[in-house]
Amino acid sequence: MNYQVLIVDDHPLFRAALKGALASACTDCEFLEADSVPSLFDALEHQQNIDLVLLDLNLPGAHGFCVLAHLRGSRPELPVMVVSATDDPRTVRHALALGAQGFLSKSADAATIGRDVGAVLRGEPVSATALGASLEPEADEAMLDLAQRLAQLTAQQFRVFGMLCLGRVNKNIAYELEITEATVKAHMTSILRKLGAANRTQAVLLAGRLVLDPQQIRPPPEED
Amino acid sequence: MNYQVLIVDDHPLFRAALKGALASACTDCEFLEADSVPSLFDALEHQQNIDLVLLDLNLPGAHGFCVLAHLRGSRPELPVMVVSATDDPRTVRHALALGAQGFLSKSADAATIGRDVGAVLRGEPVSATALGASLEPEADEAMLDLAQRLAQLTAQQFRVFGMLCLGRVNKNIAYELEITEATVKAHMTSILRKLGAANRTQAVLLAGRLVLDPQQIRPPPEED
DNA sequence: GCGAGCATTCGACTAAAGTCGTAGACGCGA
DNA sequence: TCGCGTCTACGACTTTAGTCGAATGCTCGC
Repeated sequence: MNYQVLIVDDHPLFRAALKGALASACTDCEFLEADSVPSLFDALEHQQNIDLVLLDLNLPGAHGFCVLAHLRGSRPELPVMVVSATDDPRTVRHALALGAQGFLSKSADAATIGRDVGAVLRGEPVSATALGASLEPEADEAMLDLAQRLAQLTAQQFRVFGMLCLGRVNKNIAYELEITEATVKAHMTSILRKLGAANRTQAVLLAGRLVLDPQQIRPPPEED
Repeated sequence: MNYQVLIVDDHPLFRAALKGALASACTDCEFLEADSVPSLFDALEHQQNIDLVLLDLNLPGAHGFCVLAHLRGSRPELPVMVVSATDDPRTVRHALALGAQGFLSKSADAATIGRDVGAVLRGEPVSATALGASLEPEADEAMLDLAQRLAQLTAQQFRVFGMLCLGRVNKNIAYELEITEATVKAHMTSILRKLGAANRTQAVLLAGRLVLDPQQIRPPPEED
């Protein structure tokens, strides 16, 4: 068997380190790389046989959970393992609540990383408690609801959404995606509908909940 | 001596409970109440002799830290104690980093609350470590910078900002504040300048940092 | 093949956001 | 009392955002 593993991280050095850590444990793996959310989606579109995504939560754009939520929702058959420098129980729990197949701490040693990735590739289920995550489902309900909405976005819409979460204006987004501003606006209308937001500001506020301290999540804003 | 203490919390029952807890410890205190950010500012404008503000972090609008940052920056001589249901070290540390004079856990007993409030009223300094907060200044630098920007806002501008962080549109804000939409826009222009944001979406993203998990705070977004 | 449904794209139009200049009210120091 | 600065407020104008309808292409099932 031959696995294709997509490594998503903005630091070239870390991508190399991750490949090195996995080289011994996954001799039958082929590694692809992506350094941003757009390149992640490009890879997923052009490469059909990807078996596992290793996703850095701290990608530029700072909405790593949004990316995870969208990936898991739009392509449930594609396993995603979260890689993060911060490995406190809350972060781990959120990642698993959003459907991540595993959690790799950047401070872990190569043997641990290789073992965990190998387990996921073989289809072995992850143990949440083994990762130090005490599940508190009620606190994650709002997140899951939001994740389901995010999953409704198409790939192109999610690219637009990502740049929206960076505070870009439509003209800028259009330039980056090499489409017309009119097209961006059309996507934006659809995004707002799917997320249940009245305007882009509310959409950003909704996205902010996915990176919030869960204990600070408030009931949904009254729409008027 | 006679102290005036302003209790800011949206739950009438809790305000009453807080008054009850303080009644024995602060027999010479007069209590004022506010149930929202606007009423907080109204009280501060019309009452000149307030000696202490007890501020609930979870006020409607969910940007309790923004309120604290603005209060401490715009009126440094006015002591503020933070009241919060969540009392994890990170929350405590943020509150103290933003200049709070103390931290009251909602799960604390009346004797403790009375003792701590009395100490602050007598001008005794708070001990950060006693509150279980290990100070990590480097992680709070971004917050302090943001707090300084927030403090530049005038009272009316901060009211507008608060409603902006709720996702309201200018027309709605104008109606709530009983001013013209043109005036709201003028305030908005000034707010964006002071916060260093290009539009309201970026302003909301900046505000979001004050409620973020500090470990997820990223370098400032590249302005283009 | 062929129509249904969806993603993507865009132009035209309306609504909202943001800028600029201006004016009155207020406090504060010369 | 007279500036001087600041907060607040507003109208006119430009820019940006968002909606609607429509065209293209693509996949999937019949």
